[in-house]
Amino acid sequence: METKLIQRISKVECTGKLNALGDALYVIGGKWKLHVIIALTEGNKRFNDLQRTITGISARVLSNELKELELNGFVKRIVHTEPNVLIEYELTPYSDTLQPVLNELVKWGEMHRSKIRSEWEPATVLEASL
Amino acid sequence: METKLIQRISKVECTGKLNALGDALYVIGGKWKLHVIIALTEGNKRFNDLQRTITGISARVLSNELKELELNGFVKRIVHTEPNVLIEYELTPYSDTLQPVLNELVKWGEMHRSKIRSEWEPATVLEASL
DNA sequence: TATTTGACTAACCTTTTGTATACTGCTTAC
DNA sequence: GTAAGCAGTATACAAAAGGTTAGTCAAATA
Repeated sequence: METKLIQRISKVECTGKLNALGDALYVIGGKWKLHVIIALTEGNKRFNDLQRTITGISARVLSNELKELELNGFVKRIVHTEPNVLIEYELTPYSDTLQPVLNELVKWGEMHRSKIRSEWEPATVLEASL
Repeated sequence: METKLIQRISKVECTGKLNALGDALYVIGGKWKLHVIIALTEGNKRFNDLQRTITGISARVLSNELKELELNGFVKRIVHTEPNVLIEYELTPYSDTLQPVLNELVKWGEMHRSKIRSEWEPATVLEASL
């Protein structure tokens, strides 16, 4: 039995799936969520590190994103007090569960991008390659 | 060789993937895109049909969504003149390419939903089930 | 002939999202 | 002791997305 979203299913089932879809799009949506996640894959970072790594993000937005990412279990905020006070953010193992979703999205996005590009101005592309 | 997005890759590669991701999220993002697509899986529909099916969408937004979906190749606008003028919207075969993406998103969304729910107020859930 | 339906568009308003700039309180470096 | 770094918060503003109401023009219906 293969699962197809786009097919005849009951209305309840369908709205359930739509909600799940909405949730998923919500937690990874927005302009910066994925940038933050990806920045943290290089290793734990502190607030100002993150802001420097992610060029263009403001402190306010970064702060909000980190809070939401924490709520959703992707990111952990670690407070060290040992030599001196210091706060780190790290990705949780849970964030790995996004892997298949992100891969599909990237795969489709790349395909779509090249499709759209090949439809528009294919002549120009040929000329440019001369 | 398995493809992992979250791993050590070059900066160029990474921004390429991020762009693709952005594209993908853009074309299926927004409040109504998927509603429209799903409404059309039941069969071709006319403008006012769609507006009735998708409760809550306004004519303005529906019109915009249809235009974007057309631009992205998901939807075709068919103008009949035969018995009388009549306009239909139909899903293209290209829209099927979204299938794997949507499935992953739904799968993850459902998983995440139940995870979040089980973290919050598990006591209440128990009480409620008595 | 008057009303309804279809397929929209236009003008305007509200909400959400993101940006810019400044500021805080604390600690460390020069 | 002044400056700079850390980890943010506060305030104000701009842009984008979405909602509301009304209106168009043509054809079909009552």
